[in-house]
Amino acid sequence: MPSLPRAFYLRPARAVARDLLGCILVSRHGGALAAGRIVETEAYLGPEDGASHAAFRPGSHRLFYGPGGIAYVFLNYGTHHCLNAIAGPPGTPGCVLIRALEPVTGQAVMARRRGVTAAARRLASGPGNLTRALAVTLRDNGADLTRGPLVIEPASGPGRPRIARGPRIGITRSTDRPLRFWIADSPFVSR
DNA sequence: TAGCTGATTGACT
DNA sequence: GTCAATCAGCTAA
Repeated sequence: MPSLPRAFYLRPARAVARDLLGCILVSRHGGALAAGRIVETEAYLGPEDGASHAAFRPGSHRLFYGPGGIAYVFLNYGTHHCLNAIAGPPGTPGCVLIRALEPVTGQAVMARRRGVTAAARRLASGPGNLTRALAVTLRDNGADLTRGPLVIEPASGPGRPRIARGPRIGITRSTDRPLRFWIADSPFVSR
């Protein structure tokens, strides 16, 4: 299965966030294969978007303004990593936060990394859980998502999923913008 | 150098 | 529903 082409990411973050739903995120970290279907995303824009790290995390500017298809990983609240895909052509800031996954392959590995025997539906439901299940760390910051140990593959299966849209959650600014997308009938979205 | 903030989670009342 | 854990990178001094 080929990964999504660079061109996929060279579009507005809003469009990338929506089209990423249903795609498969694949991690080969540690020699183990772990993959899941993306069921929840959020779009973050440039400085005009008050919630975007492009506006108040200058250390990340280089990535935000670079070409799409690059991973942006950061640590927040000291304990949790968050995985983003940079979107838009060079010079255009924007990224997509991947919030939740439906485990497809390697559930045993994910469960072991999570330290739980829990049901699959909780393995990657939430940005922090997702990165832990796939062993994504700050080392992946700046990694190429079109080739490497961490890639995203096109959606498989019949038709397009039913997509819901609403305000983003867990943030303290610009909470009124409808930039959060998720698969409407999926039980794997975060709370 | 000290202090602050945050796109979260899980445990507890 | 509330609340602490915990750290990278910025800001102020």
